[in-house]
Amino acid sequence: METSSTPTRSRGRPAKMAAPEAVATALRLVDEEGLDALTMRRLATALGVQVGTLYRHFATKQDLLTAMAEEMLAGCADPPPDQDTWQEQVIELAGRLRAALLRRRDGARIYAGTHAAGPNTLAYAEALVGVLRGAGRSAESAARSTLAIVHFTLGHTLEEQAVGSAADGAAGGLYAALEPGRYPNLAAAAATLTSADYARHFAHGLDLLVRGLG
Amino acid sequence: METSSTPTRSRGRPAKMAAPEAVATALRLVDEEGLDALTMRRLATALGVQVGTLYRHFATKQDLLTAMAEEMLAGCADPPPDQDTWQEQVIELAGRLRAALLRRRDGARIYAGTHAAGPNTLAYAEALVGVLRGAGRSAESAARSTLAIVHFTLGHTLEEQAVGSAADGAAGGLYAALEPGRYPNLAAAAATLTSADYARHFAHGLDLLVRGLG
DNA sequence: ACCTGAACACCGTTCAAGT
DNA sequence: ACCTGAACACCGTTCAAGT
Repeated sequence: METSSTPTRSRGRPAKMAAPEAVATALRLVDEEGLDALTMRRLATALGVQVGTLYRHFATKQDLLTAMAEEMLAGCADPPPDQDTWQEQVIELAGRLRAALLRRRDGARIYAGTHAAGPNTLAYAEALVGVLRGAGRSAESAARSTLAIVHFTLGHTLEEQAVGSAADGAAGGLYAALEPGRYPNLAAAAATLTSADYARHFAHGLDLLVRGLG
Repeated sequence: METSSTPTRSRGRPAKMAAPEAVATALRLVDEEGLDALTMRRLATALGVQVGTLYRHFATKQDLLTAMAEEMLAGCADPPPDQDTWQEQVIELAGRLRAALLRRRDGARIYAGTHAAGPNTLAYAEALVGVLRGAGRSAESAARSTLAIVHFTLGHTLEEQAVGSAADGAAGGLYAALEPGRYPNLAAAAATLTSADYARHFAHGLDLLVRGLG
């Protein structure tokens, strides 16, 4: 996975294209047109290169997406959270992950569709496990809780970005189904369920997890 | 969205293809070959029909996927959970959602990529909100907690199915990064983080959420 | 060593024309 | 009313050949 071996001091033709530049350009294309519009051909055109050239740097499109996912987490782990309590530090780190995914269009979809295991991802997991172990939990408990926090954050952000971009009438579908007397609980909850106040939704879920840890 | 209007008592040619049958066949194809192998052309071939015919029943491939997502949740809401405590009922319902997504190959990816708002999805949300309201929570709190539970379940199951199918060396990547003295917390947590005991991971996250609600 | 050019085997979607 | 046949405008990936 990841990029191919770094070609330091090549003797032949000077490289026309560099992998980090390709990743940055790919992320820019996604920001502008969305993930579905990112194709190897369009990326090649944006880089002023032939399609086949991309395959010297990324064996597959999936590898390109993995490099993009890894890049999105740059700076997520440092500076280390310096809040007074471990609870606040967990909330800080989870918030950074959400922010990193939200920063780019379709960021959560990119991250969920890959298995980044580069230095940014590892440093982030290291920090989160570290905060929990520092709070006195066993390595096993810290590991499981890290997974729970990351999975909640990913699921939440996936939904947040999907609704934000598509506007495909999911809320409309909900309201449409509520005319009769069916779904009384959904009727009572509809205002909250369809509200766009994702920051509060996120804070609520995180609060549940952190209190559960308490 | 969803399927087109039901053609009851059509006067012209008898229909060669029915939407529910198409959804069932599409889910079977995904089970056999994976979501990436599901194309409109292959589905048409499996149904003994031309590609264009599919577009009388589903305006886009996305609509087909939405119908598949909705179908996957059939039976998820009933029978109503009958455990003694609301905590156990929440765990039961979350477990049913996970099981429904796991039942089909790439089920979580299908569900996460769509916005199903059909009767199965609505009945499931109705049940979960109902259990929380029955536990004495406000409609708003019940709504937010439902979102947290569903998003955690989706994020968890997405990861569970992705690792299960691809085996692309995410665990290998983790272990590979641990040789030096870097990532000491990951080194301590690695055995748990890379374990395939997803049922326990899921139970742990759910326990945090439920205790947070307590 | 690195890139070009061209091909292979596909896609989702549309639509005139048939029955 | 419903389906066929054929096309349009693309895809990801591979690989000989050029420089």
